[in-house]
Amino acid sequence: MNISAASKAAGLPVKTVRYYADIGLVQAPSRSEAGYRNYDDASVRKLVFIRRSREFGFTIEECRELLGLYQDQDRTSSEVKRIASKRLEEIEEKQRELQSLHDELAHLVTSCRGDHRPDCPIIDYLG
Amino acid sequence: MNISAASKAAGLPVKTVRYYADIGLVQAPSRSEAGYRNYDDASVRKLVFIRRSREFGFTIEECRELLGLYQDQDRTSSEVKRIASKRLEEIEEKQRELQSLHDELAHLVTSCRGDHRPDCPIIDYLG
DNA sequence: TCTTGACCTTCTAGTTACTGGAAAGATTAG
DNA sequence: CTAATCTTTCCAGTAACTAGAAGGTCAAGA
Repeated sequence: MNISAASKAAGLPVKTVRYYADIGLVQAPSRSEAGYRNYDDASVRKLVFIRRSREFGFTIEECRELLGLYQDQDRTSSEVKRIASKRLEEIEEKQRELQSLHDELAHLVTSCRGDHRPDCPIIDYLG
Repeated sequence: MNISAASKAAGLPVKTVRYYADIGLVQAPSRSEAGYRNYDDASVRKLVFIRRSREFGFTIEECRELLGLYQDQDRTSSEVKRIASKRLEEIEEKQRELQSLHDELAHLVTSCRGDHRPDCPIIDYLG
Protein backbone atom coordinates (compact mmCIF):
# COMPACT_ATOMS: atom_id res chain seq x y z
CA MET A 1 0.00 0.00 0.00
CA ASN A 2 1.56 3.34 -0.93
CA ILE A 3 1.00 6.43 1.13
CA SER A 4 -2.09 7.74 -0.63
CA ALA A 5 -3.87 4.40 -0.28
CA ALA A 6 -2.97 4.29 3.41
CA SER A 7 -4.04 7.89 3.80
CA LYS A 8 -7.44 7.13 2.30
CA ALA A 9 -7.84 3.99 4.37
CA ALA A 10 -6.94 5.86 7.54
CA GLY A 11 -8.95 8.96 6.75
CA LEU A 12 -5.97 11.25 7.16
CA PRO A 13 -4.17 13.59 4.74
CA VAL A 14 -0.98 12.25 3.18
CA LYS A 15 1.02 15.00 4.82
CA THR A 16 -0.31 14.04 8.20
CA VAL A 17 0.53 10.38 7.70
CA ARG A 18 4.10 11.35 6.91
CA TYR A 19 4.17 13.74 9.82
CA TYR A 20 3.10 11.07 12.31
CA ALA A 21 6.04 8.91 11.29
CA ASP A 22 8.41 11.91 11.34
CA ILE A 23 7.62 12.63 14.98
CA GLY A 24 7.78 8.95 15.85
CA LEU A 25 4.12 8.62 16.74
CA VAL A 26 3.97 5.60 14.47
CA GLN A 27 6.87 3.50 13.31
CA ALA A 28 8.55 4.60 10.08
CA PRO A 29 7.21 2.33 7.32
CA SER A 30 9.40 0.20 5.09
CA ARG A 31 10.35 1.57 1.69
CA SER A 32 10.20 0.34 -1.88
CA GLU A 33 13.33 0.32 -4.05
CA ALA A 34 12.49 3.78 -5.26
CA GLY A 35 12.05 5.02 -1.71
CA TYR A 36 8.25 4.97 -1.62
CA ARG A 37 6.72 4.24 1.77
CA ASN A 38 4.90 0.90 2.12
CA TYR A 39 2.06 0.71 4.58
CA ASP A 40 0.37 -2.44 5.82
CA ASP A 41 -2.98 -3.03 7.49
CA ALA A 42 -1.54 -2.96 10.99
CA SER A 43 -0.09 0.50 10.38
CA VAL A 44 -3.37 1.71 8.97
CA ARG A 45 -5.17 0.45 12.08
CA LYS A 46 -2.82 2.51 14.22
CA LEU A 47 -3.41 5.55 12.08
CA VAL A 48 -7.15 5.12 12.44
CA PHE A 49 -6.69 4.80 16.19
CA ILE A 50 -4.77 8.06 16.21
CA ARG A 51 -7.32 9.82 14.05
CA ARG A 52 -10.15 8.84 16.39
CA SER A 53 -8.11 9.86 19.42
CA ARG A 54 -7.35 13.21 17.84
CA GLU A 55 -11.03 13.67 17.06
CA PHE A 56 -11.67 13.41 20.79
CA GLY A 57 -9.16 16.19 21.23
CA PHE A 58 -6.39 14.16 22.79
CA THR A 59 -3.00 15.81 22.24
CA ILE A 60 -0.33 14.06 20.22
CA GLU A 61 1.42 13.11 23.45
CA GLU A 62 -1.78 11.63 24.83
CA CYS A 63 -2.24 9.76 21.56
CA ARG A 64 1.23 8.39 22.04
CA GLU A 65 0.27 7.13 25.48
CA LEU A 66 -3.05 5.74 24.33
CA LEU A 67 -1.44 4.00 21.38
CA GLY A 68 1.08 2.49 23.75
CA LEU A 69 -1.73 1.18 25.90
CA TYR A 70 -3.61 -0.03 22.82
CA GLN A 71 -0.65 -2.21 21.94
CA ASP A 72 0.12 -3.27 25.48
CA GLN A 73 -1.44 -6.58 26.48
CA ASP A 74 -0.56 -5.85 30.10
CA ARG A 75 -2.28 -2.48 30.26
CA THR A 76 -4.77 -1.76 32.97
CA SER A 77 -8.04 -0.11 32.06
CA SER A 78 -7.45 2.31 34.93
CA GLU A 79 -4.58 3.90 33.00
CA VAL A 80 -6.81 4.40 30.00
CA LYS A 81 -9.63 5.69 32.14
CA ARG A 82 -7.34 8.20 33.84
CA ILE A 83 -6.31 9.75 30.51
CA ALA A 84 -9.86 9.79 29.19
CA SER A 85 -11.23 11.28 32.40
CA LYS A 86 -8.68 14.04 32.26
CA ARG A 87 -9.79 14.86 28.74
CA LEU A 88 -13.40 14.73 29.79
CA GLU A 89 -12.75 17.26 32.52
CA GLU A 90 -11.01 19.54 30.06
CA ILE A 91 -14.02 19.30 27.78
CA GLU A 92 -16.33 20.15 30.63
CA GLU A 93 -14.18 23.09 31.66
CA LYS A 94 -14.22 24.36 28.07
CA GLN A 95 -17.98 23.91 27.95
CA ARG A 96 -18.44 26.05 31.04
CA GLU A 97 -16.17 28.69 29.57
CA LEU A 98 -18.02 28.72 26.26
CA GLN A 99 -21.37 28.81 27.98
CA SER A 100 -20.56 31.99 29.84
CA LEU A 101 -18.99 33.57 26.78
CA HIS A 102 -22.04 32.59 24.81
CA ASP A 103 -24.47 34.06 27.29
CA GLU A 104 -22.62 37.34 27.53
CA LEU A 105 -22.06 37.73 23.82
CA ALA A 106 -25.58 36.64 22.90
CA HIS A 107 -26.95 39.24 25.25
CA LEU A 108 -24.79 41.95 23.69
CA VAL A 109 -25.61 40.94 20.14
CA THR A 110 -29.32 40.90 20.93
CA SER A 111 -29.22 44.35 22.45
CA CYS A 112 -27.30 45.84 19.52
CA ARG A 113 -29.60 47.44 16.99
CA GLY A 114 -27.27 46.75 14.09
CA ASP A 115 -28.24 49.85 12.18
CA HIS A 116 -26.38 52.72 10.54
CA ARG A 117 -25.80 54.57 13.79
CA PRO A 118 -22.60 54.32 15.84
CA ASP A 119 -24.18 53.59 19.25
CA CYS A 120 -23.37 50.04 20.14
CA PRO A 121 -23.61 48.15 23.44
CA ILE A 122 -20.96 45.71 22.23
CA ILE A 123 -18.40 48.45 21.77
CA ASP A 124 -19.52 50.03 25.03
CA TYR A 125 -18.94 46.78 26.83
CA LEU A 126 -15.48 46.21 25.36
CA GLY A 127 -14.28 49.78 25.77
CA MET B 1 3.84 55.11 32.62
CA ASN B 2 6.47 52.48 31.86
CA ILE B 3 5.56 49.15 30.39
CA SER B 4 5.03 47.23 33.59
CA ALA B 5 2.64 49.85 34.94
CA ALA B 6 0.73 49.80 31.66
CA SER B 7 0.74 46.03 31.68
CA LYS B 8 -0.77 45.96 35.16
CA ALA B 9 -3.32 48.60 34.31
CA ALA B 10 -4.34 46.74 31.17
CA GLY B 11 -4.30 43.29 32.75
CA LEU B 12 -1.90 41.90 30.16
CA PRO B 13 1.61 40.45 30.43
CA VAL B 14 4.45 42.81 29.58
CA LYS B 15 5.50 40.57 26.71
CA THR B 16 2.05 40.74 25.25
CA VAL B 17 1.91 44.50 25.46
CA ARG B 18 5.17 44.69 23.52
CA TYR B 19 3.89 42.12 21.08
CA TYR B 20 0.74 44.07 20.31
CA ALA B 21 2.83 47.07 19.31
CA ASP B 22 5.23 44.89 17.32
CA ILE B 23 2.43 43.60 15.13
CA GLY B 24 0.92 47.05 14.82
CA LEU B 25 -2.27 46.21 16.69
CA VAL B 26 -1.67 49.30 18.81
CA GLN B 27 0.50 52.27 17.94
CA ALA B 28 4.13 52.03 19.01
CA PRO B 29 4.47 54.10 22.19
CA SER B 30 6.87 56.99 22.57
CA ARG B 31 10.21 56.35 24.26
CA SER B 32 12.17 57.89 27.10
CA GLU B 33 15.75 59.04 26.56
CA ALA B 34 16.98 55.63 27.64
CA GLY B 35 14.63 53.93 25.20
CA TYR B 36 11.96 52.90 27.71
CA ARG B 37 8.43 52.77 26.34
CA ASN B 38 6.02 55.42 27.69
CA TYR B 39 2.35 54.52 27.83
CA ASP B 40 -0.51 56.91 28.44
CA ASP B 41 -4.09 56.33 29.57
CA ALA B 42 -5.47 56.29 26.05
CA SER B 43 -3.09 53.46 25.11
CA VAL B 44 -4.04 51.55 28.21
CA ARG B 45 -7.70 51.88 27.33
CA LYS B 46 -7.00 50.35 23.93
CA LEU B 47 -5.07 47.52 25.53
CA VAL B 48 -7.99 46.82 27.85
CA PHE B 49 -10.31 46.85 24.85
CA ILE B 50 -8.11 44.29 23.15
CA ARG B 51 -7.88 42.12 26.25
CA ARG B 52 -11.66 42.00 26.57
CA SER B 53 -12.05 41.27 22.87
CA ARG B 54 -9.51 38.48 23.10
CA GLU B 55 -11.34 37.06 26.12
CA PHE B 56 -14.39 36.72 23.86
CA GLY B 57 -12.21 34.73 21.51
CA PHE B 58 -11.95 37.30 18.75
CA THR B 59 -8.81 36.77 16.66
CA ILE B 60 -6.12 39.41 16.52
CA GLU B 61 -7.40 40.47 13.10
CA GLU B 62 -10.91 40.80 14.44
CA CYS B 63 -9.53 42.81 17.36
CA ARG B 64 -7.89 45.05 14.82
CA GLU B 65 -11.24 45.61 13.13
CA LEU B 66 -13.09 46.10 16.38
CA LEU B 67 -10.49 48.53 17.63
CA GLY B 68 -10.82 50.42 14.38
CA LEU B 69 -14.56 50.65 14.89
CA TYR B 70 -14.08 51.61 18.55
CA GLN B 71 -12.08 54.62 17.43
CA ASP B 72 -14.27 55.45 14.47
CA GLN B 73 -16.93 58.06 15.19
CA ASP B 74 -18.57 57.22 11.89
CA ARG B 75 -18.93 53.49 12.53
CA THR B 76 -22.24 51.80 12.16
CA SER B 77 -23.38 49.39 14.83
CA SER B 78 -24.25 46.92 12.07
CA GLU B 79 -20.54 46.47 11.35
CA VAL B 80 -19.88 45.67 14.98
CA LYS B 81 -22.87 43.39 15.17
CA ARG B 82 -21.78 41.47 12.10
CA ILE B 83 -18.39 40.67 13.63
CA ALA B 84 -19.88 39.76 16.98
CA SER B 85 -22.57 37.59 15.40
CA LYS B 86 -19.96 35.70 13.46
CA ARG B 87 -18.09 35.00 16.66
CA LEU B 88 -21.30 33.98 18.36
CA GLU B 89 -21.99 31.43 15.65
CA GLU B 90 -18.49 30.04 15.99
CA ILE B 91 -19.05 29.66 19.71
CA GLU B 92 -22.32 27.88 19.11
CA GLU B 93 -20.70 25.58 16.57
CA LYS B 94 -17.95 24.77 19.04
CA GLN B 95 -20.53 24.12 21.73
CA ARG B 96 -22.32 21.60 19.56
CA GLU B 97 -19.02 19.91 18.78
CA LEU B 98 -18.02 19.74 22.43
CA GLN B 99 -21.42 18.50 23.44
CA SER B 100 -21.25 15.49 21.18
CA LEU B 101 -17.66 14.79 22.16
CA HIS B 102 -18.67 15.08 25.76
CA ASP B 103 -21.58 12.70 25.45
CA GLU B 104 -19.55 10.08 23.66
CA LEU B 105 -16.55 10.30 25.92
CA ALA B 106 -18.62 10.46 29.10
CA HIS B 107 -20.40 7.31 28.02
CA LEU B 108 -17.12 5.52 27.40
CA VAL B 109 -15.55 6.67 30.64
CA THR B 110 -18.62 5.57 32.58
CA SER B 111 -18.58 2.15 31.03
CA CYS B 112 -14.88 1.61 31.70
CA ARG B 113 -14.28 -0.26 34.93
CA GLY B 114 -10.92 1.41 35.51
CA ASP B 115 -9.41 -1.60 37.23
CA HIS B 116 -6.22 -3.64 36.85
CA ARG B 117 -7.50 -5.61 33.88
CA PRO B 118 -6.79 -4.71 30.24
CA ASP B 119 -10.36 -4.86 28.93
CA CYS B 120 -11.44 -1.36 28.12
CA PRO B 121 -14.36 -0.01 26.10
CA ILE B 122 -12.46 3.21 25.46
CA ILE B 123 -9.62 1.37 23.73
CA ASP B 124 -12.13 -0.84 21.96
CA TYR B 125 -13.89 2.21 20.61
CA LEU B 126 -10.72 3.89 19.40
CA GLY B 127 -9.16 0.77 17.88
C1' DT C 1 29.84 56.39 46.08
C1' DC C 2 28.96 51.80 45.36
C1' DT C 3 26.16 48.05 44.92
C1' DT C 4 22.16 45.37 44.53
C1' DG C 5 17.99 44.28 42.70
C1' DA C 6 14.41 45.21 39.86
C1' DC C 7 13.50 47.20 36.01
C1' DC C 8 14.08 47.86 30.85
C1' DT C 9 15.86 46.79 25.94
C1' DT C 10 16.46 43.61 21.61
C1' DC C 11 16.90 39.27 19.62
C1' DT C 12 16.21 34.46 18.74
C1' DA C 13 13.77 30.49 19.14
C1' DG C 14 10.12 27.45 20.86
C1' DT C 15 5.21 26.16 21.40
C1' DT C 16 0.91 22.79 18.71
C1' DA C 17 -0.21 20.09 15.02
C1' DC C 18 -0.03 20.33 11.08
C1' DT C 19 -0.16 22.52 6.01
C1' DG C 20 1.60 24.62 1.65
C1' DG C 21 4.76 24.74 -1.78
C1' DA C 22 8.98 24.00 -4.43
C1' DA C 23 12.11 20.99 -6.85
C1' DA C 24 12.98 16.74 -8.49
C1' DG C 25 12.46 11.62 -9.18
C1' DA C 26 8.96 7.41 -10.18
C1' DT C 27 5.10 5.32 -12.17
C1' DT C 28 1.21 4.64 -15.03
C1' DA C 29 -2.25 5.38 -18.84
C1' DG C 30 -2.93 6.21 -23.42
C1' DC D 1 6.89 8.56 -25.77
C1' DT D 2 4.72 11.72 -23.24
C1' DA D 3 1.69 13.75 -20.02
C1' DA D 4 -0.43 13.27 -15.80
C1' DT D 5 -0.24 11.73 -11.48
C1' DC D 6 2.08 9.89 -8.20
C1' DT D 7 6.19 10.05 -4.82
C1' DT D 8 10.28 12.03 -2.27
C1' DT D 9 12.77 15.78 0.80
C1' DC D 10 13.13 20.13 2.70
C1' DC D 11 11.88 24.71 4.06
C1' DA D 12 8.66 27.89 5.65
C1' DG D 13 4.33 29.47 7.51
C1' DT D 14 0.22 29.33 10.61
C1' DA D 15 -1.79 31.90 15.79
C1' DA D 16 -0.73 34.22 19.47
C1' DC D 17 2.12 34.45 22.21
C1' DT D 18 6.09 32.86 25.64
C1' DA D 19 10.84 31.74 27.36
C1' DG D 20 15.26 32.97 27.79
C1' DA D 21 19.70 35.18 26.94
C1' DA D 22 22.66 39.18 26.94
C1' DG D 23 23.05 43.55 28.20
C1' DG D 24 21.65 48.56 29.50
C1' DT D 25 19.10 51.68 33.28
C1' DC D 26 17.37 53.27 37.51
C1' DA D 27 16.27 53.92 42.45
C1' DA D 28 17.23 52.80 47.16
C1' DG D 29 20.08 51.65 50.87
C1' DA D 30 24.88 51.04 53.25
